[in-house]
Amino acid sequence: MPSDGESSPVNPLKSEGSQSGEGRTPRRKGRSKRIGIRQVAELADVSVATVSMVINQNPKITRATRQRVLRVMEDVGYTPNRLAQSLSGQYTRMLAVLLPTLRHSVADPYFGELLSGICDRAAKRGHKVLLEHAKPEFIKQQGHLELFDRRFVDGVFCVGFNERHGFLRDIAQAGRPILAVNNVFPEWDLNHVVCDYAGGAEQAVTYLQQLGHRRIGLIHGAMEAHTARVIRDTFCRMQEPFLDGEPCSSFMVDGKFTEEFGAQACLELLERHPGITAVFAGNDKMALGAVHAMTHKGIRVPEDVSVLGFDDIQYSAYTTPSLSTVHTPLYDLGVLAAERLIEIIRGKQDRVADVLPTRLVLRESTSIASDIRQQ
Amino acid sequence: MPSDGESSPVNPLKSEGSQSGEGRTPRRKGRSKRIGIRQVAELADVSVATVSMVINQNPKITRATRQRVLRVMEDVGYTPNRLAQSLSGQYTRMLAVLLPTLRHSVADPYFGELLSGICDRAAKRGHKVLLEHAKPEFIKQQGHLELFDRRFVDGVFCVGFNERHGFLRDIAQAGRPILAVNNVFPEWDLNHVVCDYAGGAEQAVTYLQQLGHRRIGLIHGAMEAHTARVIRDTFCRMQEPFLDGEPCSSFMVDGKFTEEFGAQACLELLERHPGITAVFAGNDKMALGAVHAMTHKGIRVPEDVSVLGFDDIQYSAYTTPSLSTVHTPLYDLGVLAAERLIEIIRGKQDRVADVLPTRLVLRESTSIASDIRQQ
DNA sequence: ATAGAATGGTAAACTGATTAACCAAGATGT
DNA sequence: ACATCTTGGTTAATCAGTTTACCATTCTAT
Repeated sequence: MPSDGESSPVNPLKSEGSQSGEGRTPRRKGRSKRIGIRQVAELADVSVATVSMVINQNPKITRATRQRVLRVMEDVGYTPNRLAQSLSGQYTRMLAVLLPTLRHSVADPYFGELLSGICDRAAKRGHKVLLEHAKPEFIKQQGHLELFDRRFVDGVFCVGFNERHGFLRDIAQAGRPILAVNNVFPEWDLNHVVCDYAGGAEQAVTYLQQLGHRRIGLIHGAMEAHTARVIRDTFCRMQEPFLDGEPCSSFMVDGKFTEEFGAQACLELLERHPGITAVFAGNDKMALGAVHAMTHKGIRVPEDVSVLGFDDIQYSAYTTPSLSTVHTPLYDLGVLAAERLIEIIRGKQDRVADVLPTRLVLRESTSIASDIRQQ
Repeated sequence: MPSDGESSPVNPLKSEGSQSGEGRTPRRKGRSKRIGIRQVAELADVSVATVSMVINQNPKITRATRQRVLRVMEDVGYTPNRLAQSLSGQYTRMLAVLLPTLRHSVADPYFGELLSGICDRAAKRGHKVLLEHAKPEFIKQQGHLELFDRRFVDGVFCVGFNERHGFLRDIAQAGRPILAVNNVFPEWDLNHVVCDYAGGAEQAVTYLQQLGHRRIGLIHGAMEAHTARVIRDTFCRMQEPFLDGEPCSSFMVDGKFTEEFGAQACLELLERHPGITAVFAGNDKMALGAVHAMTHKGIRVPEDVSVLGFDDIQYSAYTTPSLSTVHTPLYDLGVLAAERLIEIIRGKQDRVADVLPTRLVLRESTSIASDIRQQ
């Protein structure tokens, strides 16, 4: 941004113009100024350094002195100002969760579970969690680096991004603590924690094959996502033996992770291969879209076509039919992510790459292959 | 908490014990210390006060000087440290969203939509958003007040609470900016923004009545929630004329806002009143639970019984059958909430009580009453 | 008995901004 | 021509903590 410098509202709150008269006296309700560390020091008859050391549990201070100071702190209801603490200290004890710009990303139960886990554990470790949407403007204004430069946070989680989001590399290259959650970036080797998508996909396809399904369609998520690629590769590897040389790719359609495109993808698959007896989807939303589409076409699930999802979001148990799916322990993944990011920040880890196991959850949307069922 | 003072880890990060030797030299990667306002001042040949005034767009500074300072700031890539800004300034420009302790509250699409709206608008106004779960320990340790006392935030949104959560009053009584979102607290008159539940319920019941339904069941949410009470009251008022003196209450069952209890409640209703031709639920999750339960019992929706939900969560369009429901503009409500809370903080508002209109969304789960249909 | 090391604490220099009080120089009023 | 405003900026105090030297004691060890 060369040009004139007339813009650049670094501190937008102040751009309010003059406030119209009306004798503003923003004094606190307590008569004297807020109670600070110096007041405590004075009351306890020690120096502020001592109080500070008590706050930080520095072993240098005697039990007796510590008690006396704690007593005063409790009496006057003192609580250290975290802005001052962070300003001089090394850490802010804040973490940010970076989410992609999808209009309603937070509304997605997928993110929700993750977020719950992250928040709970972060709180337990004394950290606060900031939510940030990585909109284009945000990135353009270097918002992601500002998060660190202006000392908002000590580290960030990134959830739901892919290799096209180059700005993540900026953070890593700046040497800032960053942890990808449920995403892998082989090219930049970012720290990450993920669910075992390969294992889940393997279990899923094995299960369908055991039910007698041979012609299985895959509705995969957007190919930019590493997890989507893993599911696709696993699917292909396992189905190849059953396809008599037909290209595996013709059994796969992109569902872009949404109900809507999942529905479309499903219809596309059925048109290409009317003999398909099972559909495996890369997430539950696409699976539900597929069920919806087929039901509307008069195709019964699972009697005519079985459907198997991935993720096990909350709703999957309450749809009609309820959805068989691969459970990804997203809450636990969030917990683990928080734990690991904090370790990275404290310098106790420098390469994180953990994998959490997934498991099959069988419900009503899958059954024995329709073409081999004796009726 | 009288007792001994041996606990009280006010700053848990430090409780790490000594760090094992290994010459720690935590200098930044740039050779000199991080660039601050003084460096900028020196380079621009002005005082720090001037730089500060440029940052804050104080009109006192000449265009020429401003430009010169901005130039330097850009050249050296200066960005003000927000901890220092907040420490001396009056605001932190942070807001917290307080959520109830429900294990997966964030995972609920209801909260998700709201959160999206809040975050987007807050970011646009230069505020960051903190997420906080109001667990029992959190409250017990006065975490909600600490949020202000330790200067974490300027104000809080509270989402999904009810009058049993007395701690909300603490915040209000401490004179701290607080805004209830989609909840009303008549007794404590907290600031709030809500969707028009009464209006929505009225439209819903009117619609069902117009379809010929007379015996309608209500699955309402937990009675602690004001919105649930509003729906119930509206429902009763409108149904009374059609009940021939039967008590309205026998047509209502608590579904506790979840799929599971919604399903149970629905079965309970059908048992009490086999003649019911429509079920109205206080939220979509309960409605979906009801659909699920009935489908399992072989009761067709909407051919035998119509189902109408409330909220219009994303999934409702993709269930089988898709759900007719009352749309609550949760995203917009979030946006409005952010706008209002910031106004409260700046002192431009002191009583907020806004209502956003709701509207009926007709899909597949409702049809003309089965007992009057000519077939 | 006494040098040397622990022990327990303090004073003062940071952290990086905001802001109230003040001041010099040029514009204005009489 | 002289006192009085404005303008545009500066100086220094302040926000509320942390941390590094440094200083008295008291405790060991010789």
